[in-house]
Amino acid sequence: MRKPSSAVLRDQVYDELGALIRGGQFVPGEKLTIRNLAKDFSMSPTPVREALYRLVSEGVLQGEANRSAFIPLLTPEQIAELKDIRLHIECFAAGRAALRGSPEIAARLRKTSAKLKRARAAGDRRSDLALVYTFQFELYAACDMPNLIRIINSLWLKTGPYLNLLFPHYIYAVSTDRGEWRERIAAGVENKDATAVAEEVRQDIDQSLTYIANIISAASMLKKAGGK
Amino acid sequence: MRKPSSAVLRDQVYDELGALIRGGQFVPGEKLTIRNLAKDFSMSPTPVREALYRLVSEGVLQGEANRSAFIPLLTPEQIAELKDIRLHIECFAAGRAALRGSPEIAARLRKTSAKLKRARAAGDRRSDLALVYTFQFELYAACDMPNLIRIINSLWLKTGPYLNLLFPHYIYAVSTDRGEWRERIAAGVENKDATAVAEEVRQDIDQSLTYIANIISAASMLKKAGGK
DNA sequence: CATGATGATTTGATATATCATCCCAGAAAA
DNA sequence: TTTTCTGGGATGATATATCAAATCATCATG
Repeated sequence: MRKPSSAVLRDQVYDELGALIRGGQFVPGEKLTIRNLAKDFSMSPTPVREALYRLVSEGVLQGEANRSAFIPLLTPEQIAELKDIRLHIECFAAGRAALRGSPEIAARLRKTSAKLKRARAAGDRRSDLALVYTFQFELYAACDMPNLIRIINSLWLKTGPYLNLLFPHYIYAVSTDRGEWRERIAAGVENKDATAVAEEVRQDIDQSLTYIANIISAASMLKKAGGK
Repeated sequence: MRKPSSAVLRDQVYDELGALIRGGQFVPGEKLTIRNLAKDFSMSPTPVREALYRLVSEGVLQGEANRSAFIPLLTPEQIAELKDIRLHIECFAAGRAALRGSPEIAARLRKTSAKLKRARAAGDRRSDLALVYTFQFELYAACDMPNLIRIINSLWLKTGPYLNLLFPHYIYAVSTDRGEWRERIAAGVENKDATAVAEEVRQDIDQSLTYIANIISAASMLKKAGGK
């Protein structure tokens, strides 16, 4: 029961690559070549190249002229930039969403959150990340601001390849530190409590991306020390 | 003395179309066909289609499946959404830029502002709009946040086709209402006064897009009243 | 006069062809 | 052993070919 998402091949490729990227299925630095992907997707290179071009133009992938596109290797500073932007934009979106909240939306969020908990308990990392995405965008969708959603989507794609770094330690720590924070978001959506919802989102973005930036900089220090 | 911007044809097309759109050279509703543009740019349809796809994917152009892309006809509500987003993001960027300001950047802004005044006095609408863009992005560039710049760029493309509506009345009224507000921005960049700079940007976006939304809704009322 | 059918043309999407550049393995030279 | 050179394969960008869907003008029909 899969949605074709679009009859247009290039959009299918974009969507599928996007899901893979958000799900952390690509490792930073990994190269994506047109012909390989075309073979994987069983189509001609044309639609693939268009989808790749779109991702490069959004800054999700990196690609110099006449070279293959690849998942960017972000520095801690670049992660920090993305964190700042995401904090500013997503807290805004979260607040707006809360103001337009409803019991129906809260119910949907709770349902997704329950699914997420099951996937997490089962150790199903792929579903986990997919449901994290679903939850957050079900929230943001309440804003009814398509342009904003598009912007946030693109931002998530940029951090996607690094979300794997949150497993397993950070993911575990969050449940003790912030507990049932998604439930608090659902409650905030019910009560139209913009401040509370925005604050939960703020903490999530701030903590997770700070954690990722720390890991990256620790890794780069180790690499330097290790030499070769 | 023109910069080729990119050796890649699709990027050239994107940049040139972007400049035309930001300069209000297309009228809302106008259709852009691949083959026509390819002829205009003297190239094959391939790079043109890729540039158009990029613009459609950003939401700058509208395009249903298997139909030509066209400049969207925005409703007052959609303008209001763009206004909300631009207010939120660009005030953020303006504040950040001010904090990282310097006399050099202020000098550059003043230079651009002077050029803008000359173009405006001469009634050169195309240069006018181009310099409005230059000024604002010279400001935002001071943030040193490439991802943010990209987002703002895309937002400007979306409002670009409507900037013509600001001429001549609004443009004239601003100079009496807000006077030398670009000079105040330059001064704020010199003093690293984030609040002042953000406030000037806020007023500019708020007033201009409110004005545009009003014109659009007035026009649609007239159309309805006028009948067929 | 309004409406619906129809066929030619336009147009976008995809596949394929072509070309220049890049990349890399392996040979030749230091 | 290391470095430099070189040629073939890989790869991206663009042009072209092909096809299906959409558009439009025309004409027939009510």
